[in-house]
Formats: sequence, C-alpha cells, structure tokens
Amino acid sequence: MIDKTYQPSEVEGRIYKAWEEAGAFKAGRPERARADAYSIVIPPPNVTGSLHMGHALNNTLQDVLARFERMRGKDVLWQPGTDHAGIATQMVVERRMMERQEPGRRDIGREKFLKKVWAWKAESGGTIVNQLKRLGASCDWSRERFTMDEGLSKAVVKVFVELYREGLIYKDKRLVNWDPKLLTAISDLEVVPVETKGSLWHLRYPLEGKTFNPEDKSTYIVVATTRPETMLGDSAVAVHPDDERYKTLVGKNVILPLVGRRIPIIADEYSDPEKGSGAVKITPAHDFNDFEVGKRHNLAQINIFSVEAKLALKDNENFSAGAAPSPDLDTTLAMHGMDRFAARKQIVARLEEMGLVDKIEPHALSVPHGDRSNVVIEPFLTDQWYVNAAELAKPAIAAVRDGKTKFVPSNWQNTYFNWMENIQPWCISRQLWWGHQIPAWYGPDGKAFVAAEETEAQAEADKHYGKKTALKRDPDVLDTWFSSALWPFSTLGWPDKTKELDRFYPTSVLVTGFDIIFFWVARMMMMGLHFMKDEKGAPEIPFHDIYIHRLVRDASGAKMSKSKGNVVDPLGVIDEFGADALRFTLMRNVAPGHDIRLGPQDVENNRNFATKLWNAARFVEFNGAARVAGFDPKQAKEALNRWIAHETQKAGLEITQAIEAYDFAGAAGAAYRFVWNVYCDWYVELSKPLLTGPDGAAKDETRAMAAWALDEILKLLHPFMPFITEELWAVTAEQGPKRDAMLALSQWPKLEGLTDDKAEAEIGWVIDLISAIRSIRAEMNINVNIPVVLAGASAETQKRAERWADFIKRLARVSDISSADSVPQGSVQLVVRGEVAALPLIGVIDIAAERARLAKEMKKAEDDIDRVDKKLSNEKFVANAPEEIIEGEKEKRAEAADRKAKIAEALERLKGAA
RNA sequence: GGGCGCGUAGCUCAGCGGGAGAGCACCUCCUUGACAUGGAGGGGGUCACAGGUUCGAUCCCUGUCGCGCCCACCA
Repeated sequence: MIDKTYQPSEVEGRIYKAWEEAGAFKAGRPERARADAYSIVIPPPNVTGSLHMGHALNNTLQDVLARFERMRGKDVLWQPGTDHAGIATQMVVERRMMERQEPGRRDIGREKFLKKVWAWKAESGGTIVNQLKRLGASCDWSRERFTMDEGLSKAVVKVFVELYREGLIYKDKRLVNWDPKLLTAISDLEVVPVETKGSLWHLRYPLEGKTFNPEDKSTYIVVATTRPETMLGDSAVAVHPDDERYKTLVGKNVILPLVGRRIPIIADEYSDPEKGSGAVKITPAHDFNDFEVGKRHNLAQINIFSVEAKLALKDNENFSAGAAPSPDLDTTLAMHGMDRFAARKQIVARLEEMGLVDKIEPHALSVPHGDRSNVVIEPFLTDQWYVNAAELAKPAIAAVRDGKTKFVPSNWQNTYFNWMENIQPWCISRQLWWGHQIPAWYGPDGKAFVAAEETEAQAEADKHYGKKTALKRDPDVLDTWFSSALWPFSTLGWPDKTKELDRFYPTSVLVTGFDIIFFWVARMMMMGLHFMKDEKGAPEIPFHDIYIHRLVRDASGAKMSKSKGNVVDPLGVIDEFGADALRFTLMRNVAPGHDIRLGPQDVENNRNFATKLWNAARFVEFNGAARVAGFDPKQAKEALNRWIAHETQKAGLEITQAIEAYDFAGAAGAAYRFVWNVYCDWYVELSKPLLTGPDGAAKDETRAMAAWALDEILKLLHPFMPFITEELWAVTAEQGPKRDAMLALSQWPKLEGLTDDKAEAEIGWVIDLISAIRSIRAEMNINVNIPVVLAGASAETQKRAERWADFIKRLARVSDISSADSVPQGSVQLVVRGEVAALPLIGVIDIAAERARLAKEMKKAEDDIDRVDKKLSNEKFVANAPEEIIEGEKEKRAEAADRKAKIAEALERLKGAA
C-alpha cells in the first residue's frame, strides 16, 4: 500500500542504503561486461569541505547522466573522490589550532603538524561524501580516491619526474606572486585584483652632479609611482627613447634618495610618455614589468623585503652598494623589519620633509590580492619550480580545435583558447607542508637530483659527486592543482596498467563549473594528452565532452556568500523538501549561459510535483490498476489507452533526446509536462469512468495501461528524482508480476510503434471539447449542468460523442449530449476542431455578454483573414516563399473564413434570442 | 584594451526566419471519492533602441544604450 503522503526524510536514507547494498552503482558489474563503458570523474571536492549549492548542481547533473546511461544498460563508472586542497586544508587546521590556543605549526614542526592534518581529514573527510549520498549521487563509492592516497601520490611523483627529465619542469629564479600571509608562492590564477582607491606619488629624484633645489626643475627628474616604498629597491629610471623632454638625461644618473645609491636613467620603450610624469622608476625585484626591463638592461635585482613583506634592507648586499655612508642611509637601514605599509608612510613622510615629493594625486588602481589569504600579494624574487605550460598546451589546444574534445556550450572553447594560447609558465611549488612533497634532493652545491625515490636520487648524486654525499630534500609541496590535473587517469590506477584505465579512459564527459576551466580543465587536458596514449600511441584526451555550468544564486540573483549571509544550504533544503525536489528544481532551471536563481518557492513547487506523482500512483493503486504480466501496450484496443501509449512514446523520445543533448531543463520540463498535464490532467481524469465502471475488457485494459504508463513515468523520471521513483517502484512491485527489483538498474524505456494519430485525433477532440465547454462555463459563470448540441456534425464526430458522452458529461459538467442539423436559437456556439458544438443557454446567460464575446472572436477571425490576404496578395511573397508556407497560409485563411462564417451565424441567431 | 554572454508577460526563463510560450506571481470560480502540496478558467508582452538583409525579423547582420562575467594592464 502506498502511504497517504510522501515523506522524503523517511524514505531517502533507506533507499540509498538499498542501492548501496545491491551494489547498484558499482562499475564493472559482470552482466555488463560486454556493454559500452560510460565514465565520469567527479570534480573532487575539498576533503574537509561540506556540500554547497554549487556542488548540488554539479553533482545532480552528473547523477542524471550516470543514472540515465546506467539505465540504458551501459557499464557506468562515476568515479568519486576528494581533493587534499593544500592551502585551504592547511589553513583550516591552523585556524583550529589557533582557536584551541595550541602551539602553532612552526612550533610543533612539520611531522607533527601533518599528523594533525591527517587526523582532521579522518575526522571530517567523510562529511562531504555523506552529503553527496543524501543528494542521491550514484558514485561507485567502492572506488573512492583521495589525491594524497598512495596510488595517486605515485602518479604525481611519476609525472613530476618524467616532466623534469623531459625538461618540461624546471627550477627558475624569477618573480612570483608571493603571499606574505601564507608565506608561499601562488600561481597567477590564485591572484585576484581588487579595485582600490590609492594615490599616485610623484617623486623627485635628484640628478647626479647637481645640487638639488626644489625650485629648479633641472636638478631633478620626477617619477610617478603607486608604491613609493619600493623606491628603496630601484635600479634605474626609465624614459621613452623618443621622449624629447628627457632625451638629454638618458645616460645620466640620479642619486636615489634615502639610500644614496647612484642609478642610471635609461631609455626603454616600456616607459609610456602619457602616463605619470613619463619617467618611471624601475624596481626589478618588485614589479613584473620592471623585472623584464631590468633583464633587458642588466640591472641589479634588489630585493628589499623579507618573506613577511617586511623591509629586509640589511639582507641584500646590493641594497646600499656604492652608496656613500650618510645619516639618511642610516635612518633608512634602521627601518629594517618594518612592515611594507608602515614603511610606505614613513618613506613618503621623509621624502616630503626633504622636498622630494612633487605632488600626490588620488589614483584608482586594482591591487593584486591572494584569493585565499585576501592580503596584498607581493611580487617576490624566489627560486620556484615551473611547468612549461606553453609546450603542454599545444596538443591541448589542438584536441579542442580538432573537435576531439567538445565544450558544451561550445562558446566556452573561446575562453579556453584565449587562455591556453597566452599561457604563462605554471609555478607549481608551494611553501606549505600539506601536499605532495617535491621529489627533489639537493647536494651541498645546490644541485637538484629529481627521482621517484630518495635512494635513486642518492645514487645519482653519489655518482655525480664521485662520493657518498649528504642530500637535503626540497621542503616544498606541489600546487594542489598539479595532482588534480592527473585525476582522470590517476584515479583509474595509472601509472599501473589497469583494466579500469583500459575500459574507462578517456572519460565520457566532464561536468564542471566555468570558474575552474583554467585551474583544472585546461591542466587535465595538458596532462592527459601528455601521459595517456591510445592503442596507436597517439595522445589521448581525458574526456570527450566538457559540460560547463554556471553559478547557483539566491532568489534575488545575488551571489551566495557567507559574508552576505544568503547562502542556501542544500542539506537544509533536502531536509525540508526532499532531495528529489531540490534536484528537480536545479534541473528544470539549469540553462547554458545563465546562472541559476534558486528560491524556496521554486523548490516548494517541485516538491508539489513530487506529491502530484505520488498521488497519481495512489490513484492507480486505489483503482486496482496493477501491472499485468505480458501486457503489450501496442495491443491496446481502447482509444484512450492507445492515446496515452502514444503520448508516453512522444514524451520518452523528447526526454531521451534532451538528455543526450545535455539539455537538462528541456528533459525535466518534458517530464514535468507529461506527468502533470498529460497523465494526471487527462489520462487519469478520462480513465475514471472506465475504472469505476462495470468490469470487462475495457476496464482490465485500462487498469493495465494505467499501471504500465506509470511504470514508464517512474523510469523516465528516475534520473531526476531517484528517491521517490525508486520508492514507488518498490511499492508498486507488491502487485502484479515480478520485474527488475531495482529501478536504478531497470531498463530505460524503449518506446516504439506506439504512435497512433487516430487515437490522438479522437482523444484530442474530447479534450478540446471539454476545454471549450469549461472555458465558456467559467467565462459566463455557469454553475449548473448544461446540455450540448452538436450541430451538423459529421458521422465520425457523432459516433465519438456517443462513445465519450459519459466522460464529457463528467468532466465538463454536461447534462446531455445530442445532435442536430442546425444550431438551436439562443445558443452559445463553440468551434471544436472545425465543428460546431452549441450550448442552448437561452435564459441562462447574459445575451449581451455573449454578443460581446462573439464580436471579439469575430474581430480575431477577420484580423487573421486580413493578415493572410495581405500576404497572399503580395506577389513577391507568392513568388519567393516556399510552397509549404504558402499552402499553410491558404489553410489558415480557409480555417479563419470558416470560423468567421460560423460566428456570423451565431450572431445572427442571437438576434432572435434578444 | 581584448573576449564571452545577456536585455522576450510583474518575476525567472524557453523560443532563434512565416504574427510569441512555460513556470511562478496575479484575478475569478470550485469542500466532485488520487492530490487544496489540489482542480477549472482568465487578464497581461510596439520580444531594449535604431538601421540593414529578406516576400517576411523576437530570431540573421551592423550600430547604440543598459546589465553581467572572464582575461590582460594599471607610473
């Protein structure tokens, strides 16, 4: 028996457990050994994270595909797992330690700290997995992976070593984006510009050999900067070679204030005469552009900061090289250890005192911030490991260009190309502890030995130095995205040759958000194509399709964020409305090119849809409509039953094609309309007289058909609403013949040969007639049962009326249906599929109102005729338009003319009544 | 500066060459035996603006305005 109401919270946990116990989501089920493979790798959530709405969307999309393909009989692997999320996780653990007032990570040391992180992972790592289960995610959990588990770590090391040996990974000293809070380098992608109102300081640099005089412009040159504190590290002043103002100064020197160092005025095209004063200070160690200028002119790289972005003037021997000792220099050196922003204030104050500040202008600029730490990033000169991304990008670009991998929607490929074609070296080393430690060991002279094992590196080093030599391992770890980049093959067992790799690589589709196309998608493409080969030895893509979705926003369209407090917790929504309602809401609203707005009202509406389905099933059960063994919908006799079979096939096809095209909203919408507007609104209503009528073949057939169609509905809906459909599947199995024990593993509907235009014409007429009568009833406020007279109806229509009289009477509240040659006087007249149905309502209705209604109809008919006439009298239209369009117009005109004539007659008859 | 996308009913969005649709909201009616988490009916749109192409433009092209996002740069 189906319960009176559906309680998701009581059902969902039990259903999920049943799926798991049955191994329903396991890839490689023996009975599917010969089936086509279908695979998706999950975008691994942070191991210590919890489920947010973006996850809910992302994973529902994947689950729809996985369940759909599983039901189509494929051997589906939805590969789950989690990411160690280096910086994020390390930060979380450090924060916890701080909150608990425990000693910091540096106090306890690397080994103890890592133990704590692993403990935290063990404690909280299961959260997100359980939350995904609550969503209904049909991952093969028996294969769950973690980016830092043994196998994946092996893959990381192998990739690093191989790329190093190929020269595609190298160590380099250059400017990096340095995060002074996290004390690590980060990649370009982890830097976000923040619009800031700052100042533009115009500073006077005294020329060498002249006595500085603020009143005499020939004694100094003005440079403009947004970062005055970096002046301590200046190595030059650059002007444009063609700038007449400064031409005579090129080759001369200035004396750097506060330091006393002599630095040259150089000519370089980097300097833009339009900007600032036209002369620009060059600080190679603290600005990316200046770094390049410095290289061109062989300028000293003077690092003035420590890793914490505090002045480290005493640590750089170049800093005061060549400067004469002076009280100024002493004061400057005394600033050692001062924070960069405090230093800025003090430096500006000192320059002002000395008359060296020309002017200060307000200036809007965007300042780079760390995306995790949210502090100002410092360009910083360090040794780091880099990947030659430009080289790896080539095949990755080609694969998309050649259509081997397709973006859905396709315009994302432009974004991909744009970035890939301008890709910069990828800084992969991080000065963190939590992550894959770089497999490099250094000899006493700093030479690096890279190998998978320490013993190997040691052997190499010993050979190189000719004696047993002590090595020191590189303390840094790899960027988290380095291991994520290997995810499509590392999860399948690579570098071992596994049957999973054989069967499931390349994966079928990647489903992910647009915000990690660069971070993740691009890098998986690069690594996949570099390391994976097809049977012919050609580079192999990691996935065939890349489905890109956008953000989930709140009901008012605002981005969800903790600080705004508008975050909708998917678990809360699931608790209140059920996972199916949430999933269906997301799927009905997901649209390429748009973010999704998610309001509680939407979820509630879709919960109502679940209720509707539930009640339809109850109706079916209540009326003894159980499945019948060997029932073949093709053999149905009753027009109503043939019609619903026809409609089921139509809906099934629409849903199937939509999912195949990644049109999730289209598929969910089609399912919604079929269940509610076709099955519930019409089939169930029209079947009532049969189901409550006398026993017999028609009743039996209707019972069987109602149950059959419900079964098909459960299947078609299952990818979207797995819980309620599985529950109904189980309950409806109690009666009737045995069938697949589990809906999740049942066969996707193969609906063929059920098209029936005759049944459609018949039931369509019934529906249209009932709708037309209802419309009049509502419009005219008629609350009593009324008779209907079919005027001049064809024999076919009269027969239909007889067959459907009971139904029409019931659903349109009609007292009697009869036929007549002409329309009785004083009738309201309806045109249904070209024939007239009259409602003799004299005395019941307001004649004036009816006349007004008819006048409106008349106007519409005349407008239609006019429009067509205008077209058909246009020679060019007749000459150029395709035949079928012209024929269509002619049909339209004939129909409108017929309508007009009937309305005219009706109006005529009304005269008598008035 | 470069790129992508979007302006269609009050709201959210479909449609993308042959006189515009859905859901929600709104209004009216309905305690009919699956469902008031429901049923029936209804109103509501110069499809941002201006040109162009076409027999015909919401749909294609160009431009303008407005909105959003991404990348680069920012002396």
